[in-house]
Amino acid sequence: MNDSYTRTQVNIADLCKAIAHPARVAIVQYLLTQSACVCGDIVDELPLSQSTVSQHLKALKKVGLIQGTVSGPKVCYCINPVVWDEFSSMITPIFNEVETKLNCCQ
Amino acid sequence: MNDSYTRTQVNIADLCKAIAHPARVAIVQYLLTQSACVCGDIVDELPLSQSTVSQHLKALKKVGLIQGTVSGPKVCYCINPVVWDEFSSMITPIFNEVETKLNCCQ
DNA sequence: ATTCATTATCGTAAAATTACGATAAATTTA
DNA sequence: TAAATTTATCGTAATTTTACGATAATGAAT
Repeated sequence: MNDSYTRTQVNIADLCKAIAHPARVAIVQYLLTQSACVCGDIVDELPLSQSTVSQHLKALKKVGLIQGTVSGPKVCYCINPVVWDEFSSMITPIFNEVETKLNCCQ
Repeated sequence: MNDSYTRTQVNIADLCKAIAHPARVAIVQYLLTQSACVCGDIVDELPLSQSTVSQHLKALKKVGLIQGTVSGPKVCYCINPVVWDEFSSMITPIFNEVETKLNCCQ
């Protein structure tokens, strides 16, 4: 059907789009500071309403970068290392390739 | 002024947003295959109109990931390794941090 | 059984993104 | 000088994103 772009191109774009908002970067960074799976108080960390934070969490969850587990009335969000590793292995080759490039336009 | 997010959070978000479209990923990958600074024919590589490609190039140039140099009636676009390196040094610590994490929600 | 706390979803408005054709601007070529 | 080539910008429409308050849904505690 949609063979305009490669699967990798679409995957990279989707993952980058998921991180393409300061609030979602902040969420990821916050989750990385938590040794246990403390969640919910993400709302207190951000200058946004509860419903907006919920939307951002949904965007991160949609691509799998984070994971949500219901525990009672609360939901525990955490980083999903598997998808981050996939992301890393798609973007790192680009970083490496770029390093071999000279800045050809002076 | 805007102290809601750190400069790093905003920078990461802006850079990711610039890559958050399959066409722009394709442009970057195409530029990486060119040893010389061949440009312009990027339009032929993509299933998009000339004006749309120009818009995508503008988005990448805006954050500095690529660079455009006028040479006659043509414009030469190329990767800017400096900004890519900055991007790498902001996102790599996150990859590294993630690797130390277990998938706490089973 | 009610109330409280937590989170997702709905409805909605404003802003941004994406795409195109048409056109302008700049330079080369004839 | 005139015509052709290349690229950016303008105008515009459709879609998506972002944000909020209100509300629903779930489970805990009283």
